[in-house]
Amino acid sequence: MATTLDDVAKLAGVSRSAVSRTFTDGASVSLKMRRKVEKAASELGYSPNFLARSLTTRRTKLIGLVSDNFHNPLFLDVFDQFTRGLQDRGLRPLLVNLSAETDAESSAQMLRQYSVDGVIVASSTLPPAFSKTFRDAGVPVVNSFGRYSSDPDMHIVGIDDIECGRMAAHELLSRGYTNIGFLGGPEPATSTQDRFTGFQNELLRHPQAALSYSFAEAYSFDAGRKEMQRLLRGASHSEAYFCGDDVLSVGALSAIKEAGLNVPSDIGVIGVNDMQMSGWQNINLTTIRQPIGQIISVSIELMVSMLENPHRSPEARVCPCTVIERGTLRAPQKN
Amino acid sequence: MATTLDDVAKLAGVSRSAVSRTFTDGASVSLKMRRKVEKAASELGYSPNFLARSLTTRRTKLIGLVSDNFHNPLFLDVFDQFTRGLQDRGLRPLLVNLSAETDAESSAQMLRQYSVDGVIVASSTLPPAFSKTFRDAGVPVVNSFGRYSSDPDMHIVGIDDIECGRMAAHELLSRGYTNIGFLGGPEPATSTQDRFTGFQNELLRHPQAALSYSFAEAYSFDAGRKEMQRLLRGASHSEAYFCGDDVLSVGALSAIKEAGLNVPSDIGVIGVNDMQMSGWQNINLTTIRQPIGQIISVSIELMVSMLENPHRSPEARVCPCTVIERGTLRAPQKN
DNA sequence: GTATTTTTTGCAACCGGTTGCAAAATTATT
DNA sequence: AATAATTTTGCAACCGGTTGCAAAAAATAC
Repeated sequence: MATTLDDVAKLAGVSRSAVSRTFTDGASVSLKMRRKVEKAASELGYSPNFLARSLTTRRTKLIGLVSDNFHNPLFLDVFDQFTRGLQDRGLRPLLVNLSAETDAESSAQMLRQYSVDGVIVASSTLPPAFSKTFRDAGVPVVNSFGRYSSDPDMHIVGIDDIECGRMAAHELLSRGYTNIGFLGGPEPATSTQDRFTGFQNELLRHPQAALSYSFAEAYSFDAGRKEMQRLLRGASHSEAYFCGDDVLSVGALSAIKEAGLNVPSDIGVIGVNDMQMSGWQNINLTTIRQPIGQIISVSIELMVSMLENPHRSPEARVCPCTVIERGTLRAPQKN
Repeated sequence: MATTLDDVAKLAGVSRSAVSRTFTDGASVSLKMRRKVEKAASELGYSPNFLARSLTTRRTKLIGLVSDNFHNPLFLDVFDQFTRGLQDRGLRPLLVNLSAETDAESSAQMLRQYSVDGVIVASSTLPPAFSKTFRDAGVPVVNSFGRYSSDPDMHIVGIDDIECGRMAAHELLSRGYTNIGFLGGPEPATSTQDRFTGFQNELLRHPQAALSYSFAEAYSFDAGRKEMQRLLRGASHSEAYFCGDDVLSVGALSAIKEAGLNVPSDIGVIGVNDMQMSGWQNINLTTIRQPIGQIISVSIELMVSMLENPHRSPEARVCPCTVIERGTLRAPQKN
């Protein structure tokens, strides 16, 4: 059906190797030969079959892009930027949706069967074991949005969640809140744990501040809303909350408004992520921005460098978060 | 590096064909042989290389998933469902982000170079020419979210935008609005055109209703907000608006609230899509649901059937929209 | 113009599988 | 037990490319 190397060689009246060489850069071909081959090739509309090529070159330029997070709006941007970034470098994302039902082990095997050159795991919730499967099989892997470690056993790019928690606490304290709440994401998630640790540590340095905490069931609108409703029904609620992420925050905001309370005059809220929507004027959420653009470009950079040197030793790269001031916390207090 | 067919054959003391056959279903292998091979294979951790296999079988099980819509929140669900659906059938999505900068022609060529078994174009804005490239190259293609045609020249799955416009008009009329506005998406988009056509046609049947219309610059929050601000600054605005889509609607709602007006008592709004967020209680948008689950499963079904019979003649499948009643239109009027 | 060096080209083997065909082994028939 | 029918197996060619090597051609040196 499709035209092959042989067709072109025959038409141009040259050897197979000759046409192969005109299509592999760095190969030795005379100008005259190249012209001849290119003419025949364009006449037949030929372009080389990557898969056949990969058999000998051992490079597919396929990158497994694995995620289990297809519900957080933030991830639409993540996919957008990952796919663009990979494409720009001539790499092709093979998307794997590791939702609850799909078996991690078989997905890993499948990626190996497709001989992917590398794997990017974009998730803060997938267990490290999954990524390690590839590392152990000698496939370059980088874990984006993974948990920071000072002694990483594989490449990790992400934020420092402890620092992130600390920043949130600092921000709330600087605005004079003293009765402070932590409305975390799912309790078992390491991101939740780390953010809580940082948050708590910072508050402990300020004895005037009182901390209460609870956890939502998921990183979702409904969970945030439900948990905030529960808190508001209680005897007393905090003056301000650090919420697990932005979707959770929006859920919480919805509960607050519905209870007839005002933000930020009655209750303050600060989130994490800075998804698109958080900047919309009708939401206008003060939040801690996760620099996803940077995380992604660093991840890709790291991947590219591993493709050249697969035994590069594991690195953890931390990207800095920044507070984005909008309308859900009261103004900083002078003191 | 990786273990191959030969390794297994050698260890098991059988021919290469024997091991190949144990891994291709439908092949003739005795039980004894199969056991022997499987033992050797599992000992070496062997599994066949799909790419090498594809060379002879001419099936890669790779499906190009092409989109240019990485900003509409609706599409996160779309990707989620497409990837799951394809995975469930043993197919692998090769994601292509056809954003403004990337060249459609070269993306098409790349998909051919990877010998994808088929291409799903998930976009209502990509020109049909792109899809036709594949059809002409003999690659099965289905255009999801494409424009309905009664005489399609390729497979199309989507909604009937004209009917959608008609439904919106009907809905507004049934609630007694007479001064009605169309706040469309980008004017050149066929979806905008069709929805407007349907909307207008229905209104023409009700001479008591007055129609005014305008178009936003994009399907985005900002564009919706900006256009609604402009409308509200004008001498008089309509009683209710049919907005191009949900994000646009949310932008419009934001402008309305900011102007101190109330929804639905001062202005009504109805959108299209029913993205997740539209159901959030703090948005609570009345909208016309686009049945994306159905669109996707039909698309995949169609793709699978084309893989078996590539010359299946083109079909346009229309999935029905439904009105989702929430809080941005006033109650139906009895008459 | 010949000898030497460098570049270009083709041959043939290989990448990791599959598959048509004929021989070998098994099972069924008489 | 001998023969026929069926199933299983291995051989070898092929899928569409790449690449080491040696021969051929071109360029350079003398």
